[in-house]
Amino acid sequence: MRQPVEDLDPQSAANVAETLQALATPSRLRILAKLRAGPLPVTELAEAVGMEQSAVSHQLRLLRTLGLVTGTRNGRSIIYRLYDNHVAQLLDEAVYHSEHLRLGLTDR
Amino acid sequence: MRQPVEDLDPQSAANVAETLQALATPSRLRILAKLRAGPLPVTELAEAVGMEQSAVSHQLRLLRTLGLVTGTRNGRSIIYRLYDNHVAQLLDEAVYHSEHLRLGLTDR
DNA sequence: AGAACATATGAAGATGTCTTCAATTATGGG
DNA sequence: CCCATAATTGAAGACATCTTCATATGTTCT
Repeated sequence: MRQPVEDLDPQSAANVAETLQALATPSRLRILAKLRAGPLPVTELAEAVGMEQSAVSHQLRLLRTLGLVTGTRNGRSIIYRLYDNHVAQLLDEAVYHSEHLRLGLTDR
Repeated sequence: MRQPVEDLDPQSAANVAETLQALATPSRLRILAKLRAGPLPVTELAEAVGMEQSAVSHQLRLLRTLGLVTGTRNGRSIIYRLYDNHVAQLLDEAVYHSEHLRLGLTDR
């Protein structure tokens, strides 16, 4: 069990919000989900999620800046992967709870 | 331990993104954090987080629509509370992982 | 019913976000 | 060295989001 959030000062709230923002678009969620399954170079990622390569690259920059993913060059390509297990867990938990909340929405 | 996210079709991604969007602004995070500590009427909430009543009300509508909070009228006021424990957990976990990710960011 | 309090709502403006297009940088092979 | 491939970058447009201000709705009390 996690420590309950007692309060959230404006600064912390801003930090958390910034990180969560990274998980708050379909495109980035799909990118992260793919990376959750294993490292991928940008081109393959783009193909896998059905986005333009440039769009993926822009989103990867955001995710990199926020520390959610890392890219390491390998020859011509750059292999992206989730930064660490916290990202994977956060993703799993977000999906899990979202699904449950959505269930609650339908039967009301 | 949670079920790993294997893949995320566009529709599911959109659903999850919509829910996470609700946690992706400082103002809503602070509102939710306050409610995590206990139910509150709008005015007190507004005061507690230092926002205008109208702004809080607008955000509460969003949170209500997404099923994260519920409001029950009690006399003149309407008491808001988190919808269920999934919301509380999601909030806790989001804060927890965000903090850890931010730590990883600084020492690089 | 009228006054006062609590909340919701709508419209509008400022700001932010996402994608696309075009151009640029980086790497490896012939 | 030049070409093809891989990825990044910047600018711009379309669109969404958040707050504010003004107004409306609902509730209680006298």
